[in-house]
Amino acid sequence: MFRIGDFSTLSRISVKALRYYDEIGLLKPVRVDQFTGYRYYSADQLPRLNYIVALKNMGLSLEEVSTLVNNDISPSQMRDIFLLKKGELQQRVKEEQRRLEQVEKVLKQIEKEGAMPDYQITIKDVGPQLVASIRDVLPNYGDVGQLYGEIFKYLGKKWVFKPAGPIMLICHDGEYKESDVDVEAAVPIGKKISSSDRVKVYELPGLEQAACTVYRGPYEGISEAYNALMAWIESNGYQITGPDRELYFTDPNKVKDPAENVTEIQFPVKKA
Amino acid sequence: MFRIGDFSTLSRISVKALRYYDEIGLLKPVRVDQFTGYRYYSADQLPRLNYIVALKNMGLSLEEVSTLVNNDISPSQMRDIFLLKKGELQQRVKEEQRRLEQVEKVLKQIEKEGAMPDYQITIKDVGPQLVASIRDVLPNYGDVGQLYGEIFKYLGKKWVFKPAGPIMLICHDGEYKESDVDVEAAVPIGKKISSSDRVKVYELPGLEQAACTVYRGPYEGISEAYNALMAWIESNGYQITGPDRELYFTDPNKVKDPAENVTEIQFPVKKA
DNA sequence: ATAGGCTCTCCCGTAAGGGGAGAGTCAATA
DNA sequence: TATTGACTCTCCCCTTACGGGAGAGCCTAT
Repeated sequence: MFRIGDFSTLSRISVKALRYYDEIGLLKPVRVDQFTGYRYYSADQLPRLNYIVALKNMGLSLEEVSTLVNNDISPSQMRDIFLLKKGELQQRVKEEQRRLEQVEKVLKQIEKEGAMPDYQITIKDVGPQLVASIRDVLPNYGDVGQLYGEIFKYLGKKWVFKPAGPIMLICHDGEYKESDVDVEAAVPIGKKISSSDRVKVYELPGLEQAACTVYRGPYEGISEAYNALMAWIESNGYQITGPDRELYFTDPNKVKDPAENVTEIQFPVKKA
Repeated sequence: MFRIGDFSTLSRISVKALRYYDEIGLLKPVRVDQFTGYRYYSADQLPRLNYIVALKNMGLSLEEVSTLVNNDISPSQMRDIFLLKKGELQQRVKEEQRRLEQVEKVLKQIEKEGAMPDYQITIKDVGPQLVASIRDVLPNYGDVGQLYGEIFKYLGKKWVFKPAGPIMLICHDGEYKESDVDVEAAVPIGKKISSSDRVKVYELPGLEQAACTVYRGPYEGISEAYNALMAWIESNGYQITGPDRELYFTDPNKVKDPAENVTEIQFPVKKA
């Protein structure tokens, strides 16, 4: 029978940790004095503690360790837990490596240019989104407003009155065009409704990597943002992998000064 | 000027996070209504927020992000911060990979044997420790007690009365011997004192990887633990890289029942 | 008897917010 | 104009796995 301090030096686990393990029921002392509250441990408990520490060092949370240690658990359940953990760890390794790469890139940038890159342009992960959309070929960009009008009219008939996010425009033209543009107006919605001949309701797939920039100003000047974004994509070794999207954060009909308009451009990309 | 909710959808940062960034001074809204407390953000703040998010995604803490974003910082200071971060990240990647390996090993074990390995034996990292020691060749193991007597006598003369940890025995024989054993008795101490002819005071180096097991019982039966440990080391693909150590957690002179003795054996190892 | 070392419980703190309560605000509608 | 519904505010507690410290009690050796 050891007092907690001795058991601590013996196991190289801090007294605080031992008390905590007691508290959460992970390792109860073999005896607790009824009057003084002193914890007494036995050497028999060392293997269990070793087991606990080993599991912890594999990255399991104490809760997971508890289920493994406390409940009698079948080997197949064990396997499941460890398989899950394996997946998590692989994810984490990838994540950390990605971060490391980014940091290294920034370091190189600093060495070369003596400053940070500006973060007007970022790579984001855009989630999927349920939308109601109309795709059409229009004589010019000014006509897209009508498409939104049609969509909102349809949504109104379906008792949906507010979009679930900023309205989007998907530009299906591979190259820049001024006229006869193939565009898709899409309005995010919260719950599934039926499609019509004209309005399609579906889940717009997410973009794993999207090069994004936010443009503020009147719509006429947006090509400037496009140019900057395209240049960035090329010079950073990315490739465009699909149609780009514009997100309108401000409603052009409501904002007083067109210079206040806020638009985001997203290009799906991958590293070349 | 956007209210917090709009700015949140616009930046894809949660309202809670935005309020938190306000609280810690990372991103203050451009205006806070004096009467209602409503926060108002401007689109101008998006690049700054993007920058913040980008740094965060590289694994920097918000405190680090703050120093990078708030204070005007020189490129060389930046470089230092990122270099530090790079080191940390490399460390973390290694750490996670090690865990992943361990989990994979356990999984294999479960597939093959249908059960967990028992954790009587573990790999630990033992830190360095300042010790006072005597190394000598003794006719047999029973005589080591005298060495400790000598050490404690010397320590007493230097006004050191309590060891800073469990006393150790380092077995310098490469192989197992019963007689004429080359051993070193070592007593951990807390502060540096001078050596004598007989007693050497020095920092015993740590062991990066030590295969350890705890043996309970009378000293005569310890070879059983040795056998188990050696077998484990071999069958797990490790190699012994130096002299092993025994740590006596219980004082043989004080414990009533010799079956209560607790000894740990540590073998420095590396993966073959 | 006392001193010094252990141990106890309780409370606060960590990083980066998430969840929710209760109260106040804003904008559009009936 | 009144109301409704959506939005926002602050405040408080919760998360992990303990660490630090306060104040009080306990154990043992001199």
